[in-house]
Amino acid sequence: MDPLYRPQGVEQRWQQIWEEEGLYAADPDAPGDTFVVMHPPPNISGSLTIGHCLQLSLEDTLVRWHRMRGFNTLFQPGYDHAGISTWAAIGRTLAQEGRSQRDLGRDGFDAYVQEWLERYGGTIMSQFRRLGASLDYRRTRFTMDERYYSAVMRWFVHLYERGWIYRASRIVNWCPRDRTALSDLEVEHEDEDDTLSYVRYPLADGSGHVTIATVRPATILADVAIAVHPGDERYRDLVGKEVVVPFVERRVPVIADERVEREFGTGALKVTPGHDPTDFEIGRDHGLPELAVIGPHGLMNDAAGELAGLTQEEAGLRVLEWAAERGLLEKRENYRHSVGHCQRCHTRVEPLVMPQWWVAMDELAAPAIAAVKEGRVRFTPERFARVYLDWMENIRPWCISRQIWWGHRIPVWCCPDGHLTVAESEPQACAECGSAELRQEEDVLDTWFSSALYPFATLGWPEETPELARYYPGSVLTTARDIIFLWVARMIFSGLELIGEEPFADALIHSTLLNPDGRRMSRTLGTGIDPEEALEPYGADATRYGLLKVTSSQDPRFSFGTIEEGRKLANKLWNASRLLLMAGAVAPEARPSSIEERWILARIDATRAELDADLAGFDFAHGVERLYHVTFDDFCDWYLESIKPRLDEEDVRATAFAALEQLLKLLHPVMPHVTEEIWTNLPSRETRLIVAPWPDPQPAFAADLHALDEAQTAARIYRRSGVRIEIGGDSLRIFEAVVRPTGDGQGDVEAERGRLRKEVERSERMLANEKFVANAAPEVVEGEREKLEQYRAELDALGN
RNA sequence: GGGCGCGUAGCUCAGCGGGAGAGCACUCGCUUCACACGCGAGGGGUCGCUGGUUCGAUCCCAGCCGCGCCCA
Repeated sequence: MDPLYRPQGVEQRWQQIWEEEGLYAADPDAPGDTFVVMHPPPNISGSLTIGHCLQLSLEDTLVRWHRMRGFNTLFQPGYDHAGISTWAAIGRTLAQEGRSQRDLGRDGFDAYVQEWLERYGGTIMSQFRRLGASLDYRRTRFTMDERYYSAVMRWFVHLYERGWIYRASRIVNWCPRDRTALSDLEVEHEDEDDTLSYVRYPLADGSGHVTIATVRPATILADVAIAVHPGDERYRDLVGKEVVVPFVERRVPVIADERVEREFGTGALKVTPGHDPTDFEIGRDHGLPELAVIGPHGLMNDAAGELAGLTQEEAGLRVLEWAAERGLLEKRENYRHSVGHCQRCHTRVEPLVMPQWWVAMDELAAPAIAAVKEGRVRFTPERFARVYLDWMENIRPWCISRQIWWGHRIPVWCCPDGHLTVAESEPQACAECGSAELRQEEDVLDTWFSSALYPFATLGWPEETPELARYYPGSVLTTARDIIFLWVARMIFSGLELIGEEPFADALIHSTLLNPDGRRMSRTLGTGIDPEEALEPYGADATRYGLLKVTSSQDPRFSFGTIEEGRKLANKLWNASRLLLMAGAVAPEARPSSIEERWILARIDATRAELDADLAGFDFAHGVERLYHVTFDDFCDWYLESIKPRLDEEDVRATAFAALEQLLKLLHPVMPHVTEEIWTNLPSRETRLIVAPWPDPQPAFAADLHALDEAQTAARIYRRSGVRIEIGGDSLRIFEAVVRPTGDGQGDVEAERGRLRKEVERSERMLANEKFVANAAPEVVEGEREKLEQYRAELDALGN
């Protein structure tokens, strides 16, 4: 064995062996309680970031832990077709060749995307493997697979038949660059500097004017009313009158509506139902027309007359110019406000009225709300349950149609008479008039409409497969905060609606890794960290360790420091094993004959119990810290050092190997490769560590540990000051084995006495405080008394 | 506008009512026969600020000041 553990090569070898030997495979016919983790499918055209590795590390740790505990585990891999994201990425590639998706035609695009996926797909699964993630790769699913596709069709038809899917013309978030509608969740709001223009709208009767404030003067052309708050004294008399819209010189009414913010601008709102979501709602309620002066390209359309073809900015300036010439432009001021952008391409979102397909959410949301309120789905950390509930309780209709060619095409066919036929597969004739002349809806479905089915569509639903029977519902869904609505929520309501059970019991929301500068990691901004930067030099085990170490804090900055710590742990373990193997391999069997041997077995057993509790509570950071401590301090520094003089005894080595074996098991879920590599070097190993049974509780070894405490105290004092305190028996033996004292033991006795006297004084002062003794918890007071006794005893042992 | 989270050693982070902790970095000492990716010792902190509650506050409460995120 090399004195330096080198993960390179070792890790890839084990990844291959585990997979080839079928040890990652889930078998629905095998016994055991099930444990199921559906790894949320990453975008097929992307690659993993170090943040994904964090998620994968904690999932795999849970999976391996359960597998060793005898659970029938399924760790499900897959890809998401990621509609708009892939569409936009391909658009960027094509743009470099001076082409666009539309230039290819629908069939041409299909061919192109297949080729493109072959080129870029597949990197993710190799990254999964490289991290040692024990996914059942044979079961890899893709959201565009034939079976998955038909599940999506079934879901659509199901909702349509329920009356919850409908087509309607409403205001949508439109991305002028990708030329598609977006759902509310695909819009990112960002503050931007803008100009607020105050424009006067003359009253039609010539009795004055109303001033409004707008950041989008171009939309004045589509104004159909002025709205004021019904309780606003300033404008009470104007309600019911008419004003003349500047530039277009159209007469429109002044209406009253409670949605008007009195504090914004002048308190009078120009109402543009065609280009603003709030105005749209107001317009619908007041029966106002919905004029459109901006087209799908984001430019002024023909209805804008002489301004047609201009950008909104140009058109806005023209309108303001017109107003200024007539004394209708009151003022302009700087204004910072929040503006929606397309999540994928960052173009400013354009609110436009157009027909789209929608899902009514109320009835889907109700059981999904109950599931969380009644604790059938638990969030960790708990506070995210409230985030989920806030969103779910205020949910709005979901726009699911996308005007792109990559995704599940909406299963609706239209005949020349305009009848709609909705079916899971292409119908022969119109369901209403029998016409065979059918044309399928052009749009595809929102990506998240399909990935919501992931927890059961991957198992073969709607067919009643053994996998579905065995592995649904699943156990834990792990994801980042920003995916709570996109996935967690939608998986819950779709699972409840289609199967009647929640898709998982736990939603674990992990921290978001920041880059070392404290900024968000983003591939587009180039602030991300490539997992290779950690995996190549440090190895997968160290990377997993380092990532798990920072899982519990809010938004930790990524640091190679914690990964370095993992590498050291792997190396330490490696060398501890080397020591024992070089002393002579014997079959592991706990035959402790000394206090330090019973002590380490008890320590490892206690660590097992604590680690079990950590993992059950998803507290990976503390679990990992515990493993580091027990390995370095307990196992190596104290136990191995104290048995070194007796390593030639076979019983001592048998016990040591037994202890090491337990330790390897505890470490395996976090650091699978190095532990398996060591395990395979141990004598008489029949099974792989990955499927070795998790250690059972060992109450028999919970022995008297006093001698160890005493030896450690003596060591601390001796190492610090060269003073040997008086101890005897096992304490002395262990002390001498570990510390190997060389001095005369005289040292700086006075310094030690001073140190201890200060402790005694502090303790005495506390206990002399009557209020402390009277008010503090009895165990706290008792603990303080014990400490005082301990310090006094140590003072005595110094010969005083 | 509403909500959430975070400010603890130079760095990355634990701790969250009873003497301020870990790892890294730093200083000093060790070519000790598993490991220098090691061993041992040490220095370093008005625990963001100001009040309050308490016998006792890094921890609880209130208000500020910074940083970040989500929703509208």
